[in-house]
Amino acid sequence: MKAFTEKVIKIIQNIPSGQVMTYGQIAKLADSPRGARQVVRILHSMSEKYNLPWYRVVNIRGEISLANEAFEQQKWLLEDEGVEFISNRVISLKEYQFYPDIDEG
DNA sequence: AGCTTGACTGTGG
DNA sequence: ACCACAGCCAAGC
Repeated sequence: MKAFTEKVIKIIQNIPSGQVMTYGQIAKLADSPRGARQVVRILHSMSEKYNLPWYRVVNIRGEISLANEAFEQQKWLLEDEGVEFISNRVISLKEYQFYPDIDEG
């Protein structure tokens, strides 16, 4: 079993509507504190396959890390779920960051 | 085995 | 706040 990949997928699937997590946070919860870039890789390779809510993942600054059309799509999707933007590409992590239970098992 | 791709993150100026 | 650099890890070829 690919513990890391499986955990990352489950964690992302567990992010509720209107909430977000950061790449590094997801990596850390999947037992790879420096694995933010692997989370990126998984989003690329698995988001379609596993129907992941990829748009609920932002960087540590609360910014959308995508460009152009993908950025706009992510922004639309988040706004649809009630997330308000502080500026063009920034949201408040204090308000919207999700902290899952460790006990979910 | 080495190189490339990835939407990152922390540190220092 | 902004930019540049270094460190990080996994998958595909």
